[in-house]
Amino acid sequence: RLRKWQERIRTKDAGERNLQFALSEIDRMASALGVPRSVREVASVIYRRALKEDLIRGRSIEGVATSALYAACRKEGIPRSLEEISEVSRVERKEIGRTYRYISQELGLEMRPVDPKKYVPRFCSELELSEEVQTKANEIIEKTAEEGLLSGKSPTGYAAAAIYAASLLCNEKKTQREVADVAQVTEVTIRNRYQEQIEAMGIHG
Amino acid sequence: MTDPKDTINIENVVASTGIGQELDLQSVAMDLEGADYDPEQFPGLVYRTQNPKSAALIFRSGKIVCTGAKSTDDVHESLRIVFDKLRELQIQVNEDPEIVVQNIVTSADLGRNLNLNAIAIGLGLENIEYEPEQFPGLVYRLDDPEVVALLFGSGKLVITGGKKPEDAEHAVDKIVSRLEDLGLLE
DNA sequence: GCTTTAAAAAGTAACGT
DNA sequence: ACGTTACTTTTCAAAGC
Repeated sequence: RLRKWQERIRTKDAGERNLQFALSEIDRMASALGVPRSVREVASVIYRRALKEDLIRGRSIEGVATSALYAACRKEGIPRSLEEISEVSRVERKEIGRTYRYISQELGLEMRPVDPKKYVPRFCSELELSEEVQTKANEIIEKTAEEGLLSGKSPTGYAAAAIYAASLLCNEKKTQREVADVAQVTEVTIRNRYQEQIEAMGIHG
Repeated sequence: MTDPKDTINIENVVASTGIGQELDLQSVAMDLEGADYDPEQFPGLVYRTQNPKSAALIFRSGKIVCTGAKSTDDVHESLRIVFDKLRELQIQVNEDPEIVVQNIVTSADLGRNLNLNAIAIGLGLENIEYEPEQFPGLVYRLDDPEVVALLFGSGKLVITGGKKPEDAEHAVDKIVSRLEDLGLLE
């Protein structure tokens, strides 16, 4: 009987240590990404829900913690791409993506697809582009997405192309390489999205 | 006004069967030309047929999986070839082993572009998976028929998980009427 | 859960030229 | 800036780790 007691305490301690580890990891990654405290709190809530629903079985604590943070960033409207998230996590991108899809489905998070416009302020600020460029980029995204051009395309590549196009239109040109680097997409992707967007906008570039 | 059903094309059929006899895969690998067998990597022996094109996974238990065929007739033809090859190696193979189709992969075309964002909301976020950062297709699981559909911005789609060709037809019908009801087609 | 096999869809990426 | 190859998703069986 005493052994059972000790086992329970041991299990409880282990569980609390795991939770503490997960929360400290979320904190560490959130700091590295520079996201506000509110996002860490949302991530913590998602992680605790996943724990309560026993979704961590067969998965790593780090994977679920990272996915919770990825989901929290999106829910709070300041998304980080899987590429960016994986840079501060020791879990690889593919695993973060599949774990995110799993907890999102199981917890019924009902996540909406990421709006490319959500990336515009951060990417533009990293590129030191003006408010005018941001407004233009948002306009391009808004109009072309309405025409169905966004379907199936990655939000970061879409935003990157619109920012590149806007920088040209506002005479604040950034090269495809510069924009590609901050958005972490290839120049090929920017080129392809850019061509479609300016055509849909009826611009001559 | 092409009926999307008329654009359905079977791309792959997966089936399982068995010869009713245990096999020594090591010796089959030696005698069967073109056989790939690496038990450290995978317990099955891989044998590819050219006409029709398919790949057969042959196991120690005598069970066989055939995949890559473009129709159920091709599956039967491919497996007939595999059975005959084994008989040439003096291996006893049942008369007409039962062949069970396990999965049919189909492609189709709705004929117009799709706004996947609107469809995701329309079908209900809880009923779909759409993560364009990870994959360009929207994943839609149907209950009846029990299949999974991948919808793309081009209007093309993939239906998989069905066991009979009609499953894909029913699935396309349901998807079309669902999208029409939502006003998301055209 | 993983390993292998096949196939389509469309997007993205990483090679080489 | 091309072209090619290859990876992402879904489905399914098999036997073994």
